[in-house]
Order: sequence, then structure tokens, then C-alpha cells
Amino acid sequence: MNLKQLSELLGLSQTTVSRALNGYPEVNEATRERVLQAVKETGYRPNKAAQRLATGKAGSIGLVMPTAPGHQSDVHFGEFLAGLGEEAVRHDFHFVIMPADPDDEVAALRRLAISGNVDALFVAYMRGHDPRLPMLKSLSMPYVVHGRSFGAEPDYPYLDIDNEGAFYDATRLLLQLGHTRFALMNGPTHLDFAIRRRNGVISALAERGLTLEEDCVSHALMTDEQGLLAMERFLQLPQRPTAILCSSTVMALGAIRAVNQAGLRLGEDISLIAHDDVLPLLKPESFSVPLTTTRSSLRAAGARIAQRLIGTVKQAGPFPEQELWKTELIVRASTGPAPQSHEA
Amino acid sequence: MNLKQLSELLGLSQTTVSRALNGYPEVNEATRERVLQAVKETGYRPNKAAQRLATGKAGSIGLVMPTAPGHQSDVHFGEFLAGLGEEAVRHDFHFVIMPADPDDEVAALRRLAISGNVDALFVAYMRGHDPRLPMLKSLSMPYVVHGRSFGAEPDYPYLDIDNEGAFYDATRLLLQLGHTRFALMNGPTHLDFAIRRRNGVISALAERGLTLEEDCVSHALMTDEQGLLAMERFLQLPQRPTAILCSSTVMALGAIRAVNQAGLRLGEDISLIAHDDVLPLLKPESFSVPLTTTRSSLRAAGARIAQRLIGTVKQAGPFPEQELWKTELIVRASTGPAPQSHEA
DNA sequence: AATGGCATCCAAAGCGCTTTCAAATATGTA
DNA sequence: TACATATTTGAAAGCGCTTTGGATGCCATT
Repeated sequence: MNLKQLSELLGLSQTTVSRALNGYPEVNEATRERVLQAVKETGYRPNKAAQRLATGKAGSIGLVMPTAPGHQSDVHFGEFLAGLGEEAVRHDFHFVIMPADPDDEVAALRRLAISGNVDALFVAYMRGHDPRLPMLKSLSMPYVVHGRSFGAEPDYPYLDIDNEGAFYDATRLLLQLGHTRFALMNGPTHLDFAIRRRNGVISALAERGLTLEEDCVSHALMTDEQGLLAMERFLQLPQRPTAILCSSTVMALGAIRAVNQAGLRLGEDISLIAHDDVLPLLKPESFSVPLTTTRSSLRAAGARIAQRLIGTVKQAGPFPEQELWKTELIVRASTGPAPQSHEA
Repeated sequence: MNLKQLSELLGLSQTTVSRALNGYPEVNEATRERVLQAVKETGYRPNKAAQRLATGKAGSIGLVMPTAPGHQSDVHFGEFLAGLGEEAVRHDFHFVIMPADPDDEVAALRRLAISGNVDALFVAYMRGHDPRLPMLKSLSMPYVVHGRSFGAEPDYPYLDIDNEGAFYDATRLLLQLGHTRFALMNGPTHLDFAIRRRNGVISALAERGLTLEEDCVSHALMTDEQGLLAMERFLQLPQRPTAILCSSTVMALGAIRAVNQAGLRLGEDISLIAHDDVLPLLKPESFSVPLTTTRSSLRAAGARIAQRLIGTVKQAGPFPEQELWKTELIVRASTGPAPQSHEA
């Protein structure tokens, strides 16, 4: 069933039917009713490709999913997508996901943009000096970046959380509790949030004249396993750190196992603060020692970005170009005063 | 830059350029070279919407993502998507994801299909007597189902793992180890895999004249938290089970915490076998007590489904309509002989 | 020189929709 | 009644591509 058939069935022109469906005012209410009724009966749906071709709008937002054989998928990706989806479903938008090799992201993004399949782009996993930024700017298609690109002029539309502030605050809390030996379990080096979190820690420490030793920093994929490995390494250090900052609750999972295996008590021998993206599968409050966290909902960020993107496409009023969300610092049982005992 | 401009630039007709690009034989090799060169220089990309309209093929596979405010996102979804993506990227296919309220899935799927935006559909989270199946059959669009629908005639294209066999085998192993009191931590009741896994357990038990008590079964979302709760319940039972079957390693995580908190030892007081979807973030072999699992890679399943779907769209040879993958039973330290001591 | 075959190329139609411009009808005003 | 003005509808062009059904020119054959 297409427009032509539908209009013939109704004895109307395609024009009128199209107008009736798209809410134009110049069509008689009675006719509109008739059309709507017929749509219901026949189950007619406009062909999106044709609409896209005719209007230039497709009701879809595009994103590139980094993937390759052997490339680790990321819990955070799914959670973020859920947020985007939650908002998109309200506006009858959908996503076009282009899977791409992580090395090919710039090109993939460009292909997606000029394919004519999407109205707007969403970009994540930002890096320092991210090469996608100049490309996006040259594209004349709306986009919003999740995160920021360290080192680049912040003149692009983004939504980010205050990673530096979060880890600064967390570090300060641990300092106030008397800790002096810190370690950081971070995400992959090149990612923007990792850079900022690290800076947050460093600057809080600097205020007390402390530094973050190289061997007290780990950069790795944010998995359970890597958390275990990193923590094991920290615990074997001659000057074992007592305060750990961790970029993900998933990673914290493994880290805590390492603590337990070493016979140490979380919140007493070792204090740990992790960043919590509010993943439904992992609630820091129900850890056996509830986790102190810096919190910010990834899903909410996804929903907000979708809102901005869709709003822009629909020309629904101006949106702030840059948003920086504060995180919450939630104190639970995994942090406590620095142990006094076997000091060096 | 569109076809018309490109062809004018080359002094050729749109026809010829189009043919050159799509590998038709009736174009002079020299001309083809010239066209390809021009494409490289201008960065021309065909408009996908127009291609779609003209050919009826869009190079995309559609799927519905269940989502709603408050709806829990699912790690497994992301992992599966990664598998689909891994294969799709090879063929320059992309996904169109339509987010939809879980209550609206049938309608959403239909909308997606007749939107003319996709060439094939992928469907997951199958339930018993799934209402989407009759709809899909009436659609004349290729599709592949991940999982099966219990109770429905198995005459639709699917890829499933042998859930019943997996849990049957796992249960048998525990029986052989002398266990007699079993519990099952399963996914949501209505889902097909949950039904089959349960059946697997029941039939293995039946062979020894045992039954699975109602209070030894939990159906819940497969999260860490639910795992904890379910296990706590099991441990308070007067006849505490010693053998636990668990539908997910994520859930096992919480379950194990409950075991530890109760002061019990995994692999000695309590034996546990979990199903492992091979999530990169959670490796059963690196649990503090390595987990015995039934294993089948979700990601591999995604890739295979993408392969079948894309192959069908491209008319590349016949694919098996139904595939049932065996799972592996991998014995690690979380299973051991049934404790002899305080028997009832 | 006339014919047929082959290799290349092109004009134009068509995919299903939106939208411009114009026509037809209905309504109001003098 | 005659005219201007809304209101409602339609014909047709166009979005950017593919593809059908010729053209055109060139060569080998008769």
C-alpha cells in the first residue's frame, strides 16, 4: 500500500492525503478524518526512504559503533544507547548504527553523514585532540558529542560530566581522611575522561604537596579482570597505596576481589572510590562493602543528548551548546580513615 | 555532490556512472577507472535513501530495542550487537534500531518492516508463544530469530543455543557429584530460554526421581542484585540447596557474594554452575573461585545471525533455516562433591 | 558496399513521497 | 448580481538513484 493507492482508494489526490497525514491546516477536517480512518483500516505507512528523499529529513540519528573481531564490547555503550532510545521513542526517531573498525572511525562517521541516511550525529568515546571534531565541524550536520576532547577548543556542542571535578572531590575526601598514598585505576590513556580524571587527582594531591607516582596509575579497559590485575599490582608495591580511585564500578569489582584475596579489608586497610555510571546490573550500594562513588547517570546523559539532537533537527527551540554535569559524591562504607599502623 | 553533478563533471551520463560504480560489465574499463578516480577526488557518496527507493534494498538490518524509562538495559544486548556489528561492517551494512516500549514490540516491529528502511529483521528476547512470530511470517521480509519460541511450531528461521541440553548436562554433573538439593536462578519467566533451562533441570532431576521445589526457583532480571537476593532466599531455606544452577554470570556475581556473606565456601558447601555468554567484562575463569559454566558466545551468535541475514538479502546461497548450537560445559572450581555433614 | 554482432553509451521512466503553483469551490461584501 | 476573498483540492515537478530499451560507432563477414 502506497500513497497513490491510498489516494485512489479515497478518491483524493496524493497531495491532499499527504497533507492530511502531515497535519497541514489547509485540509478540511472531515477529509482529514476520512484519511486517518483509511490509514487505520489499510495499515498504510509512508515509505521512509521516499520521505527522506523528498524532505531531506529522515527522523533518525546516526552513530558509529566501534567494533571489530576481538574488540571488547562495552557495557557502557548499551546503557548509553538505552538512554538515547528512551528519548527517541517519544519522537518516533530511530538510530542508524554504523559498525566500524575503531581505526576507521573518522571515515565511517563521514560515510554515515553523507549517506543521506541520518539527520544528526552522535559521537562518543572522545579522545584528546580527537580527529573527528574537525571533520564534524566541516559537515554542516547537527551533532552532539558525549564527553569532550582534551586539548581542542571547546567550541563544539557537547554534553560532558565534570570528570576532573569528580576525581578532585573524591581525592580531597580521601586526603581529609588522612590518606597519603594514592593510586588510580583509570580507563585507556587516550580517552578524554581518563585524562581529566587523572588531572583531578593530581591537582587535589598537589594542593597537599603530594604527587601521583607513575607505578600507582593503571590505564586499562574497564573490565572486571583488568581491575583485578591492576589492584594486585598496587598491593605488591613496597609503599602500598591505601587510597584507590577507580574509573568504573565494573573495574572496582575485580579490584575488590584482589583486596579480599590479599586478606585486606575494604574501607579499613584500603579505601576505594569508584565512578558510578549507574549501570543497572551493578549497584554500588549492594556491594558487600557498599561503595563510595562519584555518580552520574550515563543513561540520563544519553536521553539528554537525544533530546538535544532531536530538538535541533525538529528546530524546536535553542538548546545550550555546552553542558557540563556535576557528579555526586556519595559516601558509603568503602572509604574510611587512613590506617595508622605499619607506616614506612 | 550527487550523481548528476558527478556525471556532468565527467562528461558522462548518469547511467554510465551508476553502472561503473555498481560493477556492471558493459562499461569500458578505462571509463570505469576515470569514474572511480573522480569519486575518490570528489568524495562522492551515493545517497542511500535514493538508492533504497530505486532498488528496494537499503543495506540495513532492522531491530527493535526494548526500552522505556525505568526499563533495565541489558548487558547482553550490547554484546550481541557487537557480534552483529562485527559481521555487518564487512558488508557495509548498518542497523536501524527502533527503540520501543516493551509492550509495543509487535507494532514497532511492523512499523519498522513497512517503513521501507530495512531489508531484514532481527528479533530477540523470544518468549513462549511469541506474538511476533505470526506477524513476521505474514511480512514477506527475511528475518532471523535469536532463540526460539516455546510452544510455537519451529518452522521459522532461528539460531538458538541448546538451553535445555546445557542445563540438563549441568544438572547431571551435579547429580553425579552427589547433590540432591537443587536450586535454579533463572531469567524472567516468560522468556523462552528460561523455560527451556528450567525444563533441562527438571528432566535431569526426574531421571533420579528428584523434583525441583517451587521455592528453589527464582525468576528475575539477570542482574548482580537479583542474584544476591535470590541466593539469600535459598540459603535461608530449611532444607538449604547445595547445588545451584544460574542463568547468567552477572547474576552469579551477586549469588557468590551472598554465599560468602553467609560464611559458606563456594565449591565446597555450595556448588554453582552458571551460564556464560562470554561477556568480556566478566570472565568466569578469573572469579576468586573460578566458575563452572555452560558456555556459548553471545557475540558469535550475533555474528552468525548477521551473516545469515545479510547473505539472504544479498541472495548469497542458501543458509540453514534452523541452527541449534551446543553449549560447552566447562568445569572449574565452583563445583565439588555434595557436602556430607549436617544432613537432614 | 551491405550486413550483423559487439562493445559502449545515453535518454527517460520510475521508485514513493513532499511541495509549489494553480484551479475550483465556497463564502463574504458591496 | 458581481466581485473579492477564503477555503479546499489537484497536477506536476522534483528529491537522487537504478534500470529498461534503445542509440551509436566500430569491426569482422559476406
